[in-house]
Amino acid sequence: MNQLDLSSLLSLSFSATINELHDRLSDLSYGDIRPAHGFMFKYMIPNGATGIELAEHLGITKQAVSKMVDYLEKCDYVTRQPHPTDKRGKIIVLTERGWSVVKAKEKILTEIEQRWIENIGAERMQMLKEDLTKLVNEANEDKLSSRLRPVW
Amino acid sequence: MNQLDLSSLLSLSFSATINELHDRLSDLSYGDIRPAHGFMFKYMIPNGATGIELAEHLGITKQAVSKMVDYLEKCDYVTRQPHPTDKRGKIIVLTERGWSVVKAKEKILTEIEQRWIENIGAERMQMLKEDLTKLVNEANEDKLSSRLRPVW
DNA sequence: GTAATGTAGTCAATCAAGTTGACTATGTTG
DNA sequence: CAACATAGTCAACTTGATTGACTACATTAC
Repeated sequence: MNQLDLSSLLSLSFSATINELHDRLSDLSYGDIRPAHGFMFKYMIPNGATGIELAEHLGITKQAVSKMVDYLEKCDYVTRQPHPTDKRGKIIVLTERGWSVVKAKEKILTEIEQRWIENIGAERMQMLKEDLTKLVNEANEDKLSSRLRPVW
Repeated sequence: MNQLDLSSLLSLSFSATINELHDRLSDLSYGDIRPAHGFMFKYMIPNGATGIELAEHLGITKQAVSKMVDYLEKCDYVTRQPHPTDKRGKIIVLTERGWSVVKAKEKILTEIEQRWIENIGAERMQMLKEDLTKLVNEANEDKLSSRLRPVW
């Protein structure tokens, strides 16, 4: 596990984080949540979002979003409400259960980050986040953004 | 694009890297390569690997590997050869074209890393890689490894 | 104000990449 | 050599995405 290149390091550290997060969400009875859902939830805070907004945000088609929402509605994480001004549209909002999984996610990620801080130190963690932020921002400028599709 | 949490930063910086890599590989007529293929190639260097080895390495079933190899063989990146000692087995090795895409990948990743170094400085890049390595190693110990499934 | 065009969402069919289960041929062990 | 184990493939299925067609409503141009 030595001498990995940068992209492998990013890939592995990301997978490690996501794996731990979802293992622990499963233990809290949120086993029906998958990685892509988290980023969707985040975009729905605090006032919900339309399907098209979510599709653009996630970089997938509106049809795929519609299916995800079907699933999440069935599992009681979100609900579709009529759009206040546009009778064609709907806004998708978090339910109680949706909010609770978001809270749980934040708590777990904070704990993971805390463990990393114990490992590398708070200053290094600060630098790491700064540097990654710079790189992400640079990439966004280059590419006119929109191609970067995150999970959680 | 401010104040992202650590997992989002890792996700986005990883996607940015992979997207750029694959865009540029497409420009070089390697558009038929997808992210998972790269890590497979890396494991086949220098002497090839059996399907089962690749499956364990990638964390997918041997059947899935077999399909990937069908595809990559059709596209002329790899070829199946008889196993020297086990008549049941085959070893999968890179073709000329396979080697050339691996070389191209390394060149592009080096350039991307170089651009990052110009952005954040060589020392910070060194620290970043060290810190990510620590975190990946720690995660591997915790989890008895094997769940971390990389791409490229 | 209505006709033409555009937009939000859903339905259906398809595709890609993975899964499980069954099978053949070969290898290993008692 | 009989019994079991292993490498690889074939087939059927699942999942999460896609494209294309459609309905209902909104916006714009005349």
